[in-house]
Amino acid sequence: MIFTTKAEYGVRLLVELGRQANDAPVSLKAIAENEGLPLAYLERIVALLKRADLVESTRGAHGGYRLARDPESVTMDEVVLALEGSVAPMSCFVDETDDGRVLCSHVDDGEACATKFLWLRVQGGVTEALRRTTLAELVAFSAKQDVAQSAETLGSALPLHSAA
Amino acid sequence: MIFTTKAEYGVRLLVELGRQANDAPVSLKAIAENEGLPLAYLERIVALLKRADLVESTRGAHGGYRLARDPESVTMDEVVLALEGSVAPMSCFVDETDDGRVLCSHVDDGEACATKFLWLRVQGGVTEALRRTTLAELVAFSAKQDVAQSAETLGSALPLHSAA
DNA sequence: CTTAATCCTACCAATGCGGTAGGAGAAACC
DNA sequence: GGTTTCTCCTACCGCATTGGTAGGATTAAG
Ligand code: FES
Ligand code: FES
Repeated sequence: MIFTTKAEYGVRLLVELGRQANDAPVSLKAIAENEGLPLAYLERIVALLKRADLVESTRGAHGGYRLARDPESVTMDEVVLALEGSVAPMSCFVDETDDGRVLCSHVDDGEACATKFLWLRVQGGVTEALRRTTLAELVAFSAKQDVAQSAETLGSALPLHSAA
Repeated sequence: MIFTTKAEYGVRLLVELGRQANDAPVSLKAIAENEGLPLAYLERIVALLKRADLVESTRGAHGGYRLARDPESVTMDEVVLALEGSVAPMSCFVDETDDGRVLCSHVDDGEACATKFLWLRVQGGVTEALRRTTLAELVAFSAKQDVAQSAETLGSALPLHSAA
C-alpha cells in the first residue's frame, strides 16, 4: 500500500509553489533544483496538476507555474486524485461507475466478496485523512522546518512497526 | 496506493477459515477451489499468516489450517501488517527505527520534507480503519451476503444495495 | 534571434508482483 | 509398508508498472 512518487513529487511541487506568496510564476527548473528532483520527470507530473486546474502556467522566458487557487481551499484528496488517478486500496476499485460506486469484480452469483467491506473502510479512512489536510497546512508545516515534530504532528498518526 | 493481492487473498483466506465454526482444519485446496484462487500462491500467503501466529496448521492427510485465535480478537491491522510487511503510504516509511519513528530520507540540513506531515496522517487513517475492523465482522458480513443470495434464489429479494 | 521556459511523446532499465514448478516431510488410511 | 493427502520450502519466470531519460516542438521575453 504505497503511493507512487508522483504523489510525493506533486505535493512537494505544490508546497513549493505555495511558499511563494507573490504572483510571479516559478519555473520548474528552480523547483527541481530546490527539491533535488529530476526536471524532466517533474514536467510530466506538473502536467497532471494542470489538467486538474490546480496550477496555472505561463509559457516562454520568465514563465513558470503558480497556484490556480487559494492554498486553503486545496485539499489533498483532489491533489492525490489528480496525481495518482484514483485513491483505491485494491485494484478492483479503480474501475468505478459514474456515481463513484465500486463495482466488485469478484462476484459469484450475486455474492460480493467479503473483503469489499474492509477495503471500503480503508478507502474511506484514506480519503478522509486526505480531505482534511489542506495545502496551506502543509505550507505552514514546511515553514516551521526544523521545529521538532511534536505531539501536533504525531497526534493523529499511529505508526506501525514492520515485523519483517 | 494499492495493496497487493497478498492482503486480498490472505484476508479472504481468514474469512473462509472463520466461516468454519468447528475445529476441523480446512485444507488449502478446499479454500482455493472455493475462492477460485491459485493453490500454490495461497501456500506462500498462508505461510505469512502462520508466521504471525494468526493461523495454526496440521500436517498430513486430513490436515489443514484453522484460526489460532478468536475471530473477534483478530483486527485487520495485524492481518495486513503480517501479509504486506508494512502499512506505509510512501516508500520512505518502510524503514523505521526501533521506536517506530519514521526516518525521513529527504532531509536537507535538518529540514524535514513537507510531505511527511501528510503521509503520517494518511498512515494513521489507514491503520485506524484497519484496527477497528475485526475478522468476526468480515465473517458476519460475508454470511449476510450468503443470506441475501439464498433469499434471492428463493424469490424474496432483499436489496442490500441496489445496483446502479 | 537568442534564450528560457512550457509542452509533448517515445523510449528505456529496473523492480516487484502474481503465478508456476518441483519437490521434501508428515500424518492418516489401507 | 505403501499410498494418499496434506503442509512446507525454494527457485524460477512473464509481465506490468515505475521512475527516469532523450529529444524535440512551441511560446514568449529581451
Ligand atoms: S473484487 Fe474487490 S471489492 Fe469485490
Ligand atoms: S522522505 Fe518521506 S517523509 Fe520525509
